[in-house]
Amino acid sequence: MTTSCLAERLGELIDLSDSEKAALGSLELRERTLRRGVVLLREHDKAPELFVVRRGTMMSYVILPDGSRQIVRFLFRGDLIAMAGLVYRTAPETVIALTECAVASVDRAAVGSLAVEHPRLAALLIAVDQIERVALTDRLAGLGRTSAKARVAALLIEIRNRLRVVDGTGGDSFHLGLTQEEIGDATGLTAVHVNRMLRQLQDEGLIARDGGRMTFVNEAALLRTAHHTARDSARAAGVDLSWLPPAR
Amino acid sequence: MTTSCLAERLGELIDLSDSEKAALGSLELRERTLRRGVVLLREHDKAPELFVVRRGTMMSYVILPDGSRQIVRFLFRGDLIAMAGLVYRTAPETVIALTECAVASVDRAAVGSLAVEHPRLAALLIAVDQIERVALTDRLAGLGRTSAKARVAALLIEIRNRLRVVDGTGGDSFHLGLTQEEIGDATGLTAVHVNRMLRQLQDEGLIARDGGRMTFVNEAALLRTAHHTARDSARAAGVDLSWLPPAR
DNA sequence: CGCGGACTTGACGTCCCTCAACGCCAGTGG
DNA sequence: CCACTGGCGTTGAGGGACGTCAAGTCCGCG
Repeated sequence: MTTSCLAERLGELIDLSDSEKAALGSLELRERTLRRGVVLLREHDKAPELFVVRRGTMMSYVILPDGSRQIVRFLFRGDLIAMAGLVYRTAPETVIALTECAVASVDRAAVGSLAVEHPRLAALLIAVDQIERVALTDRLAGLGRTSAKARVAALLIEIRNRLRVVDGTGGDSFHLGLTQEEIGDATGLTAVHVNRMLRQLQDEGLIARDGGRMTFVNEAALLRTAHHTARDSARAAGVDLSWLPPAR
Repeated sequence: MTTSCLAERLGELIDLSDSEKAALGSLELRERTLRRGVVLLREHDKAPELFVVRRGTMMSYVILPDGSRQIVRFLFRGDLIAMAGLVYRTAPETVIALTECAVASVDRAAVGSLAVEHPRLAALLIAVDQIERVALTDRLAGLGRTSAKARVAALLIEIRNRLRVVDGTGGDSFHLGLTQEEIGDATGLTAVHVNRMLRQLQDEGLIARDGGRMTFVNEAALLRTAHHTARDSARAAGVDLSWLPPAR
């Protein structure tokens, strides 16, 4: 691995200086590999550690008092895990591996020094937070105001788009590593209803399924039923980082 | 106003140095006052400005393709508005005044220089983002997995708690400056059903209503029906900011 | 006095949940 | 080799929570 995952992620937004790359690289400490299903961090754990995803996909969720689960976020290469651990003494979410994964731990104090040594990177972290906040906002609107079918379609699209960035696979076919129950817990539905919605999307010719494999047959229609709004990320024209201070 | 709103907000987390207070104060530029209902920023606006709320309460929302509205966030004194404007060239949300308000605009480039001059403040901004992310997460779980009654109760509690911090009023009675339609748009319900839930909470003796005035009659029961989980904020024991770099 | 906006309440419809049964498949142990 | 098990997916029937539609009240305001 020539550059660190964080450098790779932030490098999608701007060109990093060599010393910035080095600083990000030295943030990532001990690597740890996880098998599918392993819990990296449990809700209410004391003094949670921070991590970066190096390989594989993970998810985070909360459990409500009645035992139901809400999946909050899916995590891919370069994502920071448990940044809330910077602030709270106790983890707000459980984080678990969906596939074979590798994560690197990040030292809290190192984030502080990073802000001193590389102010531009601190500013970039703020920017990344904003991007994620907007994504959370979109999911909030989906849960509050869209139909079951739209939510399922939106989830499929989101996962596909993120996998595409990570894998670099351009195809419309991908391996959705989620059970229908997990899809339900992410979209606020029951597994049974998720099944019906998938079947409906399939019967309408928007998607095709084969085992764990998922194919977008009519992507335009799928985007429409998901009420998808493209938010150009990365180097796209929609992003403006001209306010960043100079690199160090 | 002796200190700036931002300094006040961040000062709830740690003691700021004089030069930090001064730096935050100089971030806040032209003040602007807004009457109830005035739109400060509209979704899809180009090159949105950044603001801080100085006085009053505001909200932000998005409109979905079918015309329905999802209220994303309520904003109070010291909250940063449209931080997403740091990244995106076009505003992701509409921001509107719920009461008479005053806001101060913030220069994008000044945020960049702040990171250079006062790394600890940049790190604090990251911390504040995390606190808000966790709050958004809680709302997400509420929308996905709780009943209408729980959602309405949770909203009442959230608003009361935030007003309490701002007003310093310790009472259990407060002015909820929202129509039932707005409550519905925040909780993913219709105005009609919000009305029924409020009536039910009232009939069960959890709340009392008088005009726009709202009183918590049985707060413990209200917290329970909202599935409320206290996340100690501010200087509470639940927060750990020992990793911050030294002040400047 | 008329008007519009917010609140209230009832009747009815629908979307999604609940419960239940069944099939498929991968283990796993005999 | 087969029986047994548990997890996941699939489908149907029925019910409940919430939405829709409609009517009426109250209140502030021109």
